[in-house]
Amino acid sequence: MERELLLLGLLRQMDMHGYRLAEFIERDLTICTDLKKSTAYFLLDKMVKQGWITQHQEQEGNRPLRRVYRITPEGEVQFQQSLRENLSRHTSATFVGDIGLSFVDALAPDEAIALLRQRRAALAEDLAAARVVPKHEGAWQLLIEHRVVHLEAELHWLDEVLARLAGGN
Amino acid sequence: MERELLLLGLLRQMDMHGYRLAEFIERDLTICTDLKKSTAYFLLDKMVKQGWITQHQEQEGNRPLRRVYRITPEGEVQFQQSLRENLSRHTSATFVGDIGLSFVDALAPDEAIALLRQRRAALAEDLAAARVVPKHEGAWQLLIEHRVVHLEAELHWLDEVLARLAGGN
DNA sequence: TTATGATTAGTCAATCCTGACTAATGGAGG
DNA sequence: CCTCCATTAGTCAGGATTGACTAATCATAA
Repeated sequence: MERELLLLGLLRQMDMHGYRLAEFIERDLTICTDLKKSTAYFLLDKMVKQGWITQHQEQEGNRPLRRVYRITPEGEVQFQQSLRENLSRHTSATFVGDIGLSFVDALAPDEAIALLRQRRAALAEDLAAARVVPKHEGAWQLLIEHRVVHLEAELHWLDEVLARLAGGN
Repeated sequence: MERELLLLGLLRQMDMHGYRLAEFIERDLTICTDLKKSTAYFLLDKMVKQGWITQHQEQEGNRPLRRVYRITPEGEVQFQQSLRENLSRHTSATFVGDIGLSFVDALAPDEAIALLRQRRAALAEDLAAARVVPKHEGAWQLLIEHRVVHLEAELHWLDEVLARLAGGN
């Protein structure tokens, strides 16, 4: 339900057409989801069928037709429910990078260290980028700080891993 | 490719039948993946078709037939490649819990705090469980420590969020 | 002996997700 | 004024994922 919660929450703030919605999610909401454009359209269609949102055509100048979505009262009920559910539960993140790490013994220590140093560089770059994001208003600021906190913890941990590999297991 | 890497890496350590593989992943590898049993079978079939693994029937006593999988030389090549790829790249985790948090303003502060305290309790419980896991040999120990480090960071951050909400934004 | 329930092993239809595509417009440069 | 290319908006076939199911065996306990 999380993806639907996200779409409902955004539509709750203002009516939006699919493309704008998807673009915003893909560009600015990578912290909490990896929803793609075509998935967004799929979910929006589904929510129309469920009566959580309505859809109407709109045209601006000669630009292509847009499908603009608006949340319904039933959608608002669903939003309230999903929001409470989401806030009260803890869902632990999964770390795909740990899959490789769990087989690190398959490689010579030197090569493993070299590869993990590349990972470290990429991580450090992400962290630098996250630190530079300008202050936002309200709850969005929390997400930005969350990202920084998380990336810092990752960096420290990865350094610890590297130190341990360098020191022979 | 990460799910395939995981399956190849496990089969590389020993031949295994689908059920055992899936059970192990679902019980012990929640840190790095959320692969389900039926998905495991799907991927194993696909890898058989690709020639990365072979499959043969086996029967123990009167127990139902098992499909036992074994990695091939081509599978080993694929494993080596995916492993290097995985170790060298950084893939940031996504936090579904942040979706709700981004709409926390939709609720009265008191209710938001109450809900997030439930989340905190669940998180603290997960952390306590992670701390209690006995020491493992080799790289698996790294994953356990990663989980603890991550959950600790989450707990601190959530306390900070709660403090800020309690103090009026 | 014979319910009862837990464990083992795998299947499948329904749903979800996405990469690659179409197709139109606006603007910059020649 | 014409070509080229980035941007906007959305579509779709095909692959990925899973919840709910079957069906056999084993344990155990009445």
